[in-house]
Amino acid sequence: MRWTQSLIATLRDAPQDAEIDSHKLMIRSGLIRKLAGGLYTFMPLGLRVLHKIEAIVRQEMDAAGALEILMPALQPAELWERSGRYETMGPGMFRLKDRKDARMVMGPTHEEVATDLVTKELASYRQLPCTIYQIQTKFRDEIRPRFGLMRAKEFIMKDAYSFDISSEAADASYQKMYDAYRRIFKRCGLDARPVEADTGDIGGKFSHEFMVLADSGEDGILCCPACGYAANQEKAERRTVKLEPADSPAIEIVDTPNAGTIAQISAFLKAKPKQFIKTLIYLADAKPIAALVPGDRDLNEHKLKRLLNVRTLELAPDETVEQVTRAAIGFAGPVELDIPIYADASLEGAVDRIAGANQTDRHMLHIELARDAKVTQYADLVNVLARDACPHCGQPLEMKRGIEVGHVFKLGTKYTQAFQTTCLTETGEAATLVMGCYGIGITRTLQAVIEQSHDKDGIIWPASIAPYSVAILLLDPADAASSQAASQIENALAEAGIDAIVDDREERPGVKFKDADLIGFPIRIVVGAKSLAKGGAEIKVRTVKDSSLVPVEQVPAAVADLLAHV
RNA sequence: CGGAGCGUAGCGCAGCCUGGUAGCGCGUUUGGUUCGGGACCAAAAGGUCGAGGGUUCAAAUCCCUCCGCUCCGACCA
Repeated sequence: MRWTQSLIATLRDAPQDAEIDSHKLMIRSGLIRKLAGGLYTFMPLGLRVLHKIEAIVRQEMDAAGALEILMPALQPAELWERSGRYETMGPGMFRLKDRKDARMVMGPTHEEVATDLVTKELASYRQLPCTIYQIQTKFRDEIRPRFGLMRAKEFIMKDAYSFDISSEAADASYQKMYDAYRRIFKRCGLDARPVEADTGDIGGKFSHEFMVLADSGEDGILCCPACGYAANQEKAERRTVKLEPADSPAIEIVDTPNAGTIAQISAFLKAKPKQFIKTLIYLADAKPIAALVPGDRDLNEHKLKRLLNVRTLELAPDETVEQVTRAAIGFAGPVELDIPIYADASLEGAVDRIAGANQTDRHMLHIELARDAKVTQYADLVNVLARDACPHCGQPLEMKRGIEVGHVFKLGTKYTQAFQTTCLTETGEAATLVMGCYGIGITRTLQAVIEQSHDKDGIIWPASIAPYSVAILLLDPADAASSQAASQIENALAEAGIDAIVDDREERPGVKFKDADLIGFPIRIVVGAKSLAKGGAEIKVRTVKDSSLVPVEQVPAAVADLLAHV
């Protein structure tokens, strides 16, 4: 391929709306162009990378026994009503009507369509296990698209769905996908580690996310250096230590004018934040409940939502809080509160604590939770932080940031029950199928590779997914001998199955070097009058400083050798 | 939706406070000199100053409304 024929436009400056390195580099190197917020066009170079990632995914999926299909992106709303997600997905789903006024959705994911398909197609245990997958564009009306391809309104996902006759068989299917995912990310040159995760709206009992460690990642990950435990902060369990029994003096109510936040009150009362009981009022399926956490801790809404098993959970609006507590915002407390109260496990047996008095500008001292409040249930409700004890081995945890590139779920029968997906067993009984679902954000993976693999000069592509494995810089395009040598190398590489691009632009060498580094081709071959005079072409690996001079006819062999090692 | 900020040439920016001919760098086109790590000279093209309304003799600049984009939070591959 000739550079002058391939619509490559590199930029010296990044657009001001690009924030993180990978996003800037994708724009600068001309991989993608923005159409609107969260919507991007893949330019020829970017598309080549995308195709290479997809090829790896297909190989590994096929090797794991999954069958590729292609489902419609446009789907009838009725399917989503059957699973109950038409409601729970909320405004995150693009909804529209056709000309007959039938309600449709643009598929954000395909559990419903896949389950419907299998319900109709499979009848016997002999056809199981069955795992289907597709690579397709998904649509999500993200609240806030960001960081280029990281969170887009339209993105490409590989989604797979497994169906099994039993829970044990489903576990085996899950394990197969889990293993395939490890291989896929490894082949893409990514260091992606599996961590325990929250299942969220997809549902199910168990899941792992594949996380790429990066400071720009949107998720917090707790890792135990001692035993290897790793979990998303949404999911990470807290190990709580039982409190020693102690007596608490009688409750005392004190004036705390205008001190509605923990920071203000702790300064005012000269007490540590951990002595406070933070009382948060939530609407769980529109009904008010209270959640109690220590003053120095943040509530984890995912944990609360899982505990309550509700469809919606949101912080109550100010009016509701004032109505429930009969006081201004900031003075809520657990004593004489007439709504269900859920308290963090670390508060079980808490004595001599401080909380709002449910009276404006007043707090209560010496609260003994068991004595003074009606706690409905104690449970793990707070975010785990760095230096907390590992739930498995008790050693201090570390906190890292990660980009979620894949997610595997054990769904159980959530969807197959709703769709009455059954097969006949060996004994002739109808059994509800056990399901798993598995996603890889293809476009996000592409960007995650860049985020994890770049330097000050540009992208450093792993050879497996580079837009071209080799860039041949033709420094003297007007010189017949140079031009001929470049073509000779290009053709020989093509015969060896190695893709290369020839920079045949009438540009000064410096420009070509800069662009080659920016785009990040794994191997660079320089051909010019000067190199030919010295006896051949110069071969250089992107990450290595020095180059080596190789006679033109020996270049393909040398390149093949290098590619095997980068 | 809550909080913060930004919209001026393809990209990066100045001009706005204090109203008066729309500018700079990069990129693009043409000609020339250069030519191994983003060259130089000369000429040129390229603008509804996000949109609408208002104030004014006069608005990129002041006022109002709307739209778009980005960042922090809730959503997620």
